[in-house]
Amino acid sequence: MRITAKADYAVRAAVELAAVEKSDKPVKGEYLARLQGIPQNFLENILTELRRSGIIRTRRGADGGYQLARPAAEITVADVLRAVEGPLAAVQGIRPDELSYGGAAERLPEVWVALRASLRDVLEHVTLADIARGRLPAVVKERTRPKDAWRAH
Amino acid sequence: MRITAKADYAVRAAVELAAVEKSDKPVKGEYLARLQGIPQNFLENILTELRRSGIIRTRRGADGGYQLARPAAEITVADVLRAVEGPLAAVQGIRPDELSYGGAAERLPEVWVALRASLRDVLEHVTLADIARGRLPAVVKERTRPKDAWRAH
DNA sequence: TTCTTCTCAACTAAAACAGTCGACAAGATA
DNA sequence: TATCTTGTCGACTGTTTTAGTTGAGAAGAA
Repeated sequence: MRITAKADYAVRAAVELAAVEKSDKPVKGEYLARLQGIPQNFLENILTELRRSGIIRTRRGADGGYQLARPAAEITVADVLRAVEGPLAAVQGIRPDELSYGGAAERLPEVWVALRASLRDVLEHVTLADIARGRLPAVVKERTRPKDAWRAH
Repeated sequence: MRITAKADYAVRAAVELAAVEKSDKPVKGEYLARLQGIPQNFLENILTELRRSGIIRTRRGADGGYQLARPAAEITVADVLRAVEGPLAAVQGIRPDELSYGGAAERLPEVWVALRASLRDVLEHVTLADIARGRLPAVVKERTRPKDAWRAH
């Protein structure tokens, strides 16, 4: 259940792009990397994957750089994560909807499917614009309200 | 966002133990491994970790084997996962409550905390007894009801 | 043409994953 | 006590994933 450096970097870079959405000028890789403290080469690899998934647009040459391909309010965190990591949840690399167990564990896949649904509940409802603007949706507020949510687990 | 073979095996074995809870006779590693189709040596390593975490009890010698240390209805899937994998959610190995970002991503940690809370919502409410008996709690039913929950993502 | 910036494939070191193996410890039984 | 059974523990191994780096090249702008 870990979020990799790559996934984390992808979201952070995308959020920075969301923050300058209106400016319409592409942002350079070097600047993005510096803003979030991410190794530049690694970040550019990641950004290329985001482009291939249609999340960002790029331009080369002087005045080149990266920008979002769609409005930041229409790109969710789930979109970004899927672009760089594939399916949100998998058991040994298999999607939870296509596995089956015998014996007493027969109903276990339902638990994994519920788990994935829980992830989607959050990740598909938070947009890049939400994070950049600092206005997080209700689904996040509700879940972070219990002070317990902030204690170690 | 993947569930490893180890985590999956741990839960499946624990559920099998829950299924024979009343019999009070320890179950042999070899039998457990055969029931769920898990490599025996690997499984016994995992079961030893579960014992060290106080989730199961073991006995050696003829008539030895494994059994739950507490009632199955009091052991959640989260307990088992934490025993073999550590914290439920982490970003680059760091717990979401103790990370901080600069720039536009400043509010991102809240999203990760909400994500973890979502996982806990499911995993801390499903017990081994629930799965073994085939009576899953409301939190699972609600989330698996939308037919959409079962489609690939 | 030259300067800038993204692109792409290849490469690498280290860690995590998914096991296997063998010697040993501890109970049960004869 | 000897022996059989079964769990315990540490070390070992092969593969995949993670987290990058590097370098040659393509595409624009000036």
